[in-house]
Amino acid sequence: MTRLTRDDIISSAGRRFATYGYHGTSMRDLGDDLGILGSSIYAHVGGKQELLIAVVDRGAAFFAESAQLAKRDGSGALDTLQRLIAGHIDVVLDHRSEARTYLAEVPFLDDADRRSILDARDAYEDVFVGVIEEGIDGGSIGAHNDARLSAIYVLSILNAIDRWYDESGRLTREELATDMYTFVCTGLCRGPR
Amino acid sequence: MTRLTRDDIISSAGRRFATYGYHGTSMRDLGDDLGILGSSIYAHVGGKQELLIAVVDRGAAFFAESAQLAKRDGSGALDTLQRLIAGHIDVVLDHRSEARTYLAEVPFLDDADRRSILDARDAYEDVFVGVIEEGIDGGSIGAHNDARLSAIYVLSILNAIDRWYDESGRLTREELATDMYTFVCTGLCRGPR
DNA sequence: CTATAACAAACGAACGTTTGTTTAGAGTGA
DNA sequence: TCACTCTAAACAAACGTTCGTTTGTTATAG
Repeated sequence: MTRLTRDDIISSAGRRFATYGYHGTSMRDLGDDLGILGSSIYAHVGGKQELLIAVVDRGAAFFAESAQLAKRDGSGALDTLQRLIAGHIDVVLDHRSEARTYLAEVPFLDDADRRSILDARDAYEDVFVGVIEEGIDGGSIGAHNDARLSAIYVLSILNAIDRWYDESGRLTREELATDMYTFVCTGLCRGPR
Repeated sequence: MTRLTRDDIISSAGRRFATYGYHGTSMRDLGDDLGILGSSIYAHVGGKQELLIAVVDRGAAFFAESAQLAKRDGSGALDTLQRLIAGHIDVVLDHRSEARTYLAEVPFLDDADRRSILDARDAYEDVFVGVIEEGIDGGSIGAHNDARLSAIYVLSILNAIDRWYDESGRLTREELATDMYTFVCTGLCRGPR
């Protein structure tokens, strides 16, 4: 019988929250997953809300890290955008529980915590906006686009992935990233590239 | 003090579910909103789950109706697609509670009810897929596109609207529909039309 | 018209269960 | 010994739901 760490509990909670939602999960459910009593969780964590914050914070950190990487390594607006898309897909699929909880359960935080998460989300969105503005200025992106709206569209597509994508299906993660990037760049009506 | 009807209760429940989620809503909450006791709701409805089904069914019906309208009135693939987009926006904004609950709370239905709702959702998605295939065959949409994936992308953008769009903001609903249609058709990289 | 029966809507109290959380104590490794 | 992890039992509050009863309206028969 190995003892449990705080991280074990946060991971397990993330999985539950992602599947059943925050309100659909009880401390006893979490305990069952871990093989301990629900009350034993209080040896590691202050309470249920604190668990949600921890999971959501993890999710936010993954996205922030991915954005920094794309900005650092990208050469030019479109290349950075492509990296942002691929990185976002990686986060959603590699850290599905945290990402899903981060995307879905923020409304159930109280004001202060929600504010800080929404700020993080805005900062992440701003990276997309910045790259698109850069592309418009440089001519690689059409000037008719509204950078803010376009960023929202791209993020909408990205955030929806975990609701339908099946990693064991016909489409690899790389193919998905390529297809999405093509769609975002050229839309439906014309040929690729 | 006017008496309440079953429809009043479903509408009110929809609003609560949309804001606090199914599990975040108690029968007493619903009663408070309506100015009656939680227990009094059982004079109108069999139980809490039945309320959720009623709300979600309404949402599904709105989307199905919108799709039928677009198919009937649309002339050509791109025109139909434009109508589908505008119609979806109208449903999301005119019936925000039902739409949001329909999109978010389906996992909390039990198997039979969830199955029927997912079928409805698939049928709605198929309308988008069909229109895109029609456009590919007719040449108005590039043959490089995967119809199913493209439909998912478009629906992802549409379904996210209610999470960010503010009707009292700078952007009218019609401008949003136009901008979205342009983005979907031409993407970021080229000029409009 | 009026008396009465029927009805739906709402109340208020209680049910059994589950919730998040607290407390006291036992077991264990450093 | 000490800190940490977990059990076991208990707590008050909130949960969905049921119950018998009261209320106001509507329909009907005299």
